Amino acid sequence: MYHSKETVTGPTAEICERIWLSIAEKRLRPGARLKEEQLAEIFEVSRARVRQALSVLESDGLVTIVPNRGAFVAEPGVDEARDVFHVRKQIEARVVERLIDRITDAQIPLLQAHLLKEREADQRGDTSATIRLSGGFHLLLAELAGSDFLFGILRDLISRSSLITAMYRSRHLHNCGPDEHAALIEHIAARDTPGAMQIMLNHLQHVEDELDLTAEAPTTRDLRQALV
Amino acid sequence: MYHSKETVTGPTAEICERIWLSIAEKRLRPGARLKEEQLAEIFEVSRARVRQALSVLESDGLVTIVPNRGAFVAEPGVDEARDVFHVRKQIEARVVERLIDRITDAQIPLLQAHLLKEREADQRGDTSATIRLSGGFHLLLAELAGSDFLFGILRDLISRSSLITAMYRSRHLHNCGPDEHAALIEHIAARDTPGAMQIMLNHLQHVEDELDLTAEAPTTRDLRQALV
DNA sequence: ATAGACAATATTGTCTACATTTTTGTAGTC
DNA sequence: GACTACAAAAATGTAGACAATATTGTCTAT
Repeated sequence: MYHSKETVTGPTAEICERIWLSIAEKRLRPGARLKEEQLAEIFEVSRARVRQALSVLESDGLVTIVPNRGAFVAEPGVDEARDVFHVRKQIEARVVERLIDRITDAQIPLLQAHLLKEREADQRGDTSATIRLSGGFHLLLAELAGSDFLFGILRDLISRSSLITAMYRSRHLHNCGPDEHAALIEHIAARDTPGAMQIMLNHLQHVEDELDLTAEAPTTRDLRQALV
Repeated sequence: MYHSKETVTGPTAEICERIWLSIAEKRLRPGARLKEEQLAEIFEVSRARVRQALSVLESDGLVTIVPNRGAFVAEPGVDEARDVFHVRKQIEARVVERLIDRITDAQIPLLQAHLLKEREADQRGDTSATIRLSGGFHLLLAELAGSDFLFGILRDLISRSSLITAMYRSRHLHNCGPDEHAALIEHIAARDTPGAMQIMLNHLQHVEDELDLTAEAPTTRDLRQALV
């Protein structure tokens, strides 16, 4: 469910995409070192392009860059995870609020069409597409809410949520079930703002509850902090 | 009032700073072209570094980069300006709410100390410092609210607000008067959440009201849109 | 005289080679 | 035997050169 800025385009976006996929599929573990030359060889591109991609991924919170040390897969701690979900609830509540103020009846089918895609991907067992489309639903809400800024914030939040989900999910990824999305659409169509907001908050809480945030922080890079 | 990410450091940050100052002081008008080689010569750095800086400024919404065309000082339209202030009200309301939940009595003096700096800069007529410190006050609130993510959002919002203020302010920049900050601190210290939130909303509304957002959109770069 | 094609110029995009910094390995000395 | 200092290796940071692209100017044919 990686959604890069539309301004990021071409080969750079593809590299971001592939690194993100590796993270989402847990082939790259949090804290893993990302050597530039190694990546350049793997993707058969120049090191300069790898640096660009890493810079983009850093601004999305997916990798951490330490000057003169290199890039690492980000390791969002439990605190950061809770922070992201806390802010997400606040932001998405505002999105729903604003969306219901602005959405026209003619736009409702857009939501239903997206939901259909989610269901199809879910039924044919395409996990990757399911994850992507689940995030896309939330982004579609933000887009229809008509605030470019809220949209940008949510894009960032969803990127980070995805990494957090990949890191902390306890077992089966029942994440972002389409059923809750369907209920949300109904309340939006009925212009039921309090109801829709409550469903959204419950929905996000469910996603958060499926995470194992009681686990100790992942192995940190800072040995000093880890060993003292 | 430019506040770059702490991850942006060294010479790159300095270039961002200088470009931002030129924009804030209206030496660079919205839509102005920023040629890379020209900037490299002016700042006596390599073009690669200029590109880095422009990339950072783009992510802060201060410049627009068009592929194969170059970089331009951003031209936030009236709609975007209203969007930024709308979201800012939402975000800063949440910041105040959360801040009062978390702030300790020992931290109140931090706010007062910052306010003192604002007053000093204001009294000695240091406009540049006044603008910077006004934004810094809002960022300090976000920092003490204890959410890194909210802090990052607000940093971005304030950057854009600054450009918008520079573009649309009607006459005298009575922007972000320290008096309203002082009243806010009092209500925070008294743990008066509704009162503090109301002051914050009024405060932001005052800033917005001083802008001339009735003016037609600034001269656009897109001639087709401008001349048809 | 004007429209279209072509050439020249200017600017951005990309890559490769070099410099700097960090890390790792080794030898020397107390 | 262990600690320090130094040196070699590896990775990142930087800059300059080259290629691709867009724009502007000019010439020719109708």
